[in-house]
Amino acid sequence: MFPRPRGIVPSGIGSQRIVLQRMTAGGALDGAEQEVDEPQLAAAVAALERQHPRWVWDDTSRWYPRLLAVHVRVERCVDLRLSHAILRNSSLTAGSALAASPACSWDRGALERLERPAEHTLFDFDEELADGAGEDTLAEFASQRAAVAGADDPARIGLLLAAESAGALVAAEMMYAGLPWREDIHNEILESHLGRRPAPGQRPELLDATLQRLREKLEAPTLNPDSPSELLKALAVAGLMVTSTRSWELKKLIHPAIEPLLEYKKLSRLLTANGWHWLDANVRDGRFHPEYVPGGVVTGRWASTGGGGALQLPKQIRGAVVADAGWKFVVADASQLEPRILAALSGDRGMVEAGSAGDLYAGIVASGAVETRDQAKVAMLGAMYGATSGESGRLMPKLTKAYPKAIALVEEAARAGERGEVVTTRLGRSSPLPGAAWRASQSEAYGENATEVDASRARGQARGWGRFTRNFVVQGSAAEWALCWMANLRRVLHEQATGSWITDSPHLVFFMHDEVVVHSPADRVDAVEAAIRTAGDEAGRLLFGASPATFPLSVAIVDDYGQAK
DNA sequence: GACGGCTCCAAA
DNA sequence: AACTTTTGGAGCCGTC
Repeated sequence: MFPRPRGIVPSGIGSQRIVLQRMTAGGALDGAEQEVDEPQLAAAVAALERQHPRWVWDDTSRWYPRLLAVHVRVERCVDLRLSHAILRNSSLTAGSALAASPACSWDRGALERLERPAEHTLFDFDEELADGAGEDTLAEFASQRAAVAGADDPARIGLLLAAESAGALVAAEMMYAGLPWREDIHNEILESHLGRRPAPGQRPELLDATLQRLREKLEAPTLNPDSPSELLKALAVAGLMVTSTRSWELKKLIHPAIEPLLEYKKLSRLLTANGWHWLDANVRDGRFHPEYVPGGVVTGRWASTGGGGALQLPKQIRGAVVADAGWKFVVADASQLEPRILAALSGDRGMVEAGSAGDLYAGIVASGAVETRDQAKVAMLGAMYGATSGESGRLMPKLTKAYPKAIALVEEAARAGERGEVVTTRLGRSSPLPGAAWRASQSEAYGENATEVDASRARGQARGWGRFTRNFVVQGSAAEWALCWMANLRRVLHEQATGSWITDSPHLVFFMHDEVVVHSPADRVDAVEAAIRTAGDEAGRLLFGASPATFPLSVAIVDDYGQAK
C-alpha cells in the first residue's frame, strides 16, 4: 500500500512560497514542479488532486485543516511525522538507518505542535524550516522508504503507516466537520441537575443546597469537600475511617452524610468537567470541534487535546449531541474488541470459537471455562491488564487452562517487559524502552549494597512495566484494527457520496477508540450501516488475513447520541 | 503568581 | 465494585 505512484511534496521555501514537487512511483522527483503563493495553494492542491496523488507532507495537522477550511479534500497522504515516530521505534525497522540516526526535528513533532501559536498563516514557517525544508522533507521520505523496504515485513509496517496517515486525514476532517451539539439541550441537562446558571464565581443553586446538606450532616459548617485532606479530616471526626475520598470507597460507608457527599461529587464533576464553561469554550455554531491527536498515546490510540475532553465525553451529556433536522446518527461500536483482538493475535482457536456466536463472554461460559458471564468478563480484563489479586486473579488459572495460546501471548508480553525488552503490535508498532530510572533500579537491585527493600521495589517496577507491555500488544493492535476500520469507512463513504462536499453527505463526526459516529441524511442510513460493516470486515482481513476471528459491530441509528447503548 | 505533583473522575 | 492498562482535565496545595 505504500508508497503509491505520484507523490506530491508541498514544502515551504520562504515565508509565503510553497513548492509542489511531483514524484514517480519509485519515489524519485520527475522534474515536474510548481511554486505557488500561499493564497493559491489550495487551488493548486485541488487541481492536482484530480490525478489522485498521494500527498507526502511533514504534518497533516499543519496543512490539512487550512485546505479543508476552503473546501479542499485530499484522498490520501503520507504523514512523515507520524510515520517517523513509528519507524523510529519499531522492532521491524530496528536495523534501518532511520532508527540508527540521532534524534532530530522529526522526533520532536508532537512537542513543536503544542508550542506552535494557535493562529498563524498557513505557510508562515518556523525559521529552521524556512531554509531547505523541501530537501529535508524529501530526504526524510527517502529515509522512510528505505526503512520500510528493508523491514522484516514491509507490507505489515507499510500498512501501519498508511493507516496511521489515513487516520490523520480522518482526524482533521472530523475536527473540521464537528459533532452536532445542541447548546439548549445541554443547558437543560445542566439546569435539571444543577439549577440555573449562576453568576460568575457563584455555586449553582442545587449544588449549593447539596453542599449545605452535607455540611449539616457532617457537622462541618465550613467544609470544602473539594479538598481531599479537609474532607478526610471531617470524615474522621464523624467516625468514618477511610484512607481516600474516592466515591467507590465512600459508598461502602453507612452515615447520613454519605448520600449528600456522593451527590455533591457527582454534581461538582458535571459542573467542572462539562458545565456552562465547557459549553462556552467548546461549542460554536452548534458544533463541538474536538482536536484529536492521532498517535497521541504510546499504544497508538488517539488522544485529544484543547480542553474538550472528547475521548472522555460522559454518557450523561450525550443527549445534547443531536443530529440535524432530516439527518441521523449511525453509531457503531466494535463489541468486546480487545479480547477478540487477543484471540486473533494468538490464534487461540478456542477463544476465537467462543466469540463466534456474538457474545464472547457468553461463549467463554458455554465452553465451561468459568461459571458466569461476569466472571468471564473480569477474568478477560485481568488477563489483558495483568491483574494478580481479587476475583480476577483467582480466575486466571481456569482461563489459562481453557485458552492456553491466548494467555501465553499476554504472559510472554509481560515477561518481555519485565526484562526491559520491547513488544510489538500486529502491524509493527513497538513499545518504548523503559526509562533510565527503571533500568537503574533494576541493576541496583542485584548490586552488593542492595537491600531487600531495593529488590522488592525493583520487582514491583518490573511487574509494573510488564503490565504495560502486556496491555500494549492488545490495546495497540486493537488501535490498528480501529484505524483500518476508519480508513476503510472514510474511503467507502467518499465513494458513495452524492454531495459535493464532505458535510453534504454521510461523514464521520466522532471516534472513541472502538466506536464511530457518522452523521447521515436519514434516507442514507442503511447504506451507511452497510459501509460501516463492510469496513469492519475489511479491517479484520487486513490485520488477520483469513483468520476465522470475527469482530462484530453493534450499530444503532438514532437522533441523539444519548440513545445509543 | 507560576508551576508541578497529587487526587479524583470521565472514557475506552 | 475493584483489582489491572492507556489517557485529559479540574481543583487543591506546597514550593519557588
